[in-house]
Amino acid sequence: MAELPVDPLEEVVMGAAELLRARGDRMTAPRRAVLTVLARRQSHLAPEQVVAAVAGLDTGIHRASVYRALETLNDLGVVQHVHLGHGTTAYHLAAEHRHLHAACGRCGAVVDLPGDLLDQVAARLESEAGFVLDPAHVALSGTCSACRG
Amino acid sequence: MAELPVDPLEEVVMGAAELLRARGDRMTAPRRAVLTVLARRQSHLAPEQVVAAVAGLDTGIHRASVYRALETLNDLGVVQHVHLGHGTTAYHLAAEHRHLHAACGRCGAVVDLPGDLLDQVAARLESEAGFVLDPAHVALSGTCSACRG
DNA sequence: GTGTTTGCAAATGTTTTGCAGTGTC
DNA sequence: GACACTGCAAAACATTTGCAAACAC
Repeated sequence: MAELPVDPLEEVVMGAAELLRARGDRMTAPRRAVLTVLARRQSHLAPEQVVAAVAGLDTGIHRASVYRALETLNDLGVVQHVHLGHGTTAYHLAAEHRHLHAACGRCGAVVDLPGDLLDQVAARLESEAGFVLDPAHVALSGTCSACRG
Repeated sequence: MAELPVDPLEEVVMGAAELLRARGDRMTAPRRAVLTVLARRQSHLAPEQVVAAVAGLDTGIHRASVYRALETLNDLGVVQHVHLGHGTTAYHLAAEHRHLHAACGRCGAVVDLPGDLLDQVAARLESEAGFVLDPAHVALSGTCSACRG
């Protein structure tokens, strides 16, 4: 098939490169590899999972560089992280990020939820406590339908 | 003042002891110390904070025993833990636990919220996704009023 | 060429585990 | 007196850091 339309990964990488250069930073192999991994797997990945996937892509990239790349790309806004409870953190591309998350405490499954689920709660929190909610930054916790016997 | 009414800590310890014995387990010095610490400070404490507070109470109690006590008492239902995001977990007595939490990503402050804040969301989650929410198990994330310059 | 970023290795910090001795019931 | 639980020390684990070499711009 002829591929005139832009490769989505290519687009992400080029966008990130531009943002990086605008800050005087650079697009490098580790950063490209992290973006590649996150673009391929649509799901949320723990840092160690990213490390493993990157290793399968380019043996030369060090663990520490993956951590540093995740942090840089997160600061840049290209990547976002979610706290899943139980101490684990997961990363994904910010572009995919128009939904909220719930994590099952029993099986660990992550359920995607409509992005507006907490809108009313956020409004109430802001007016009553002056607290500005970032609803996508933590996953709600509970038990998924499959795990309720 | 004469203290005929029961000491609240005493009550917690005795209740826990009973639950422990009912399982064939025992009330021990580390477990009593952890309950004492959590009963005194009303707030949510990270494991290492509990370790530190316990050390100030009884030098002989080992770090590992505090971790084990927290887990046991959590299984028992006497103590509960909340995930505050950013990898940190906090413990408190289950009895104090009729409220939800929000953590400020900037300063780390934990704000207590009304216990019914997520009731509508929980209902919607259950009917639409079959997901049973445990609203107190994770803290909502955002920015507190003091940190919004 | 300049200055950021990397790979490495070691440090860090928290939590877990195996085991022999201790103490609760 | 049994057996759960402890203290200890070491292991496991994830993440961070200092530094000289490498490479993006």
